Amino acid sequence: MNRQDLNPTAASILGFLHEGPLTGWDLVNKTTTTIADFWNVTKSQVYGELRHLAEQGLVREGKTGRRERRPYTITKSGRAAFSEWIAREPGEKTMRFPLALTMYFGRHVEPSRLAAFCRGHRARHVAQLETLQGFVPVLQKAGADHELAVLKLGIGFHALVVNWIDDVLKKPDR
Amino acid sequence: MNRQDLNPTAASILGFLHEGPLTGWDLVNKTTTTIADFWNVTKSQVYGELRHLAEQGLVREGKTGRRERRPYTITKSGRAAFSEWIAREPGEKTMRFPLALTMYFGRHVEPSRLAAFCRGHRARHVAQLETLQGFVPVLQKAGADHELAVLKLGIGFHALVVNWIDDVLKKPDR
DNA sequence: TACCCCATGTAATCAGTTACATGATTAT
DNA sequence: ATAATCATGTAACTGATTACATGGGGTA
Repeated sequence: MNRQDLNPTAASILGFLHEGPLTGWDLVNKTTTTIADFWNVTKSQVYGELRHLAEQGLVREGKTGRRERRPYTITKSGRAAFSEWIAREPGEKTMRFPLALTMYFGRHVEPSRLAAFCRGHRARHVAQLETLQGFVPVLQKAGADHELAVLKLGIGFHALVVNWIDDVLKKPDR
Repeated sequence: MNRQDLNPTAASILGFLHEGPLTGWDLVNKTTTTIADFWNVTKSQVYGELRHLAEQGLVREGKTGRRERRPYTITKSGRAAFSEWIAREPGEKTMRFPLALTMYFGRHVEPSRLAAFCRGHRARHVAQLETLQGFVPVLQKAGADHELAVLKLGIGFHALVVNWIDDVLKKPDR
């Protein structure tokens, strides 16, 4: 199988499977509770990729447990493919931030409405900020340096947005 | 036409056309020099959307100028559709940042290689930071408050990443 | 006259979202 | 019993990238 065609989503699945067998459901949860700020997946994608990875022999489907749980285990060639993938230069970021778009064209929106959008977003970013901050001591105690680094970037991002919104809301037009 | 189906990419095109007629080429350039950090488009998308918007009567195709330039003008119903779109709650951000993924699984990469990836990214973020900073006085003089706000968010983002990388690189493993 | 940048567009493919459809287990 | 949550999966669609293909106009 050609390792070149490992896409980042497949790679993230293989990465998580290094810690032990996981089901599609587990993988979605793992992703949303760890790297969701920088990489998001849907269950459709995950189940599809798992099937695909199994066909390529990079993962092996385990026995169905309770509640139809179908755990997947990474194989030796899965580890090899992952090693190759992660040694390659990571690509550039792409971000889609609709609030920034709305802000850019903000002169076409009622100021009070724009401010309301900002406050709504602010609340969600504050909530995420607090959630992430709760994990800092956990990862510190675990000595999970790399995960901690990513966590800190997430915290930094949410803090940036919160401060930015506060700044925007300071302006005379509410 | 149903305004509900205005997607953010189409909306951004209509937004830019408020300033005057622009070609597909112009629109791609406008996007990449203003909101690229928070919204990216490809020319395929832009030319496709322009055709689509023209079919819906939201833009009007102008006469071909030199070099096959085909400028598009926003119509009255285009303005109306844009107004409706921008008054709607903006959706949540999605970010895909492969460097964060590589960092998260960083224990599987040679530390010196990971550091090299970081340095490469750092250089590009510094460059973008400097470019954006150059626009601050321009937008300030123009009194373009909303555009300036987005610019500042971009500056904040690149600064965040640069500082984050510096922090990561401080660790003993290069 | 040759090269580079401007400029438009299509085709093929890949990635990602949403809606639909189903069923098991646990907690109340 | 019943509701909530766990769990898997498919189908249809929409969005986005990449490669291909073409040609005009300016400048060295």
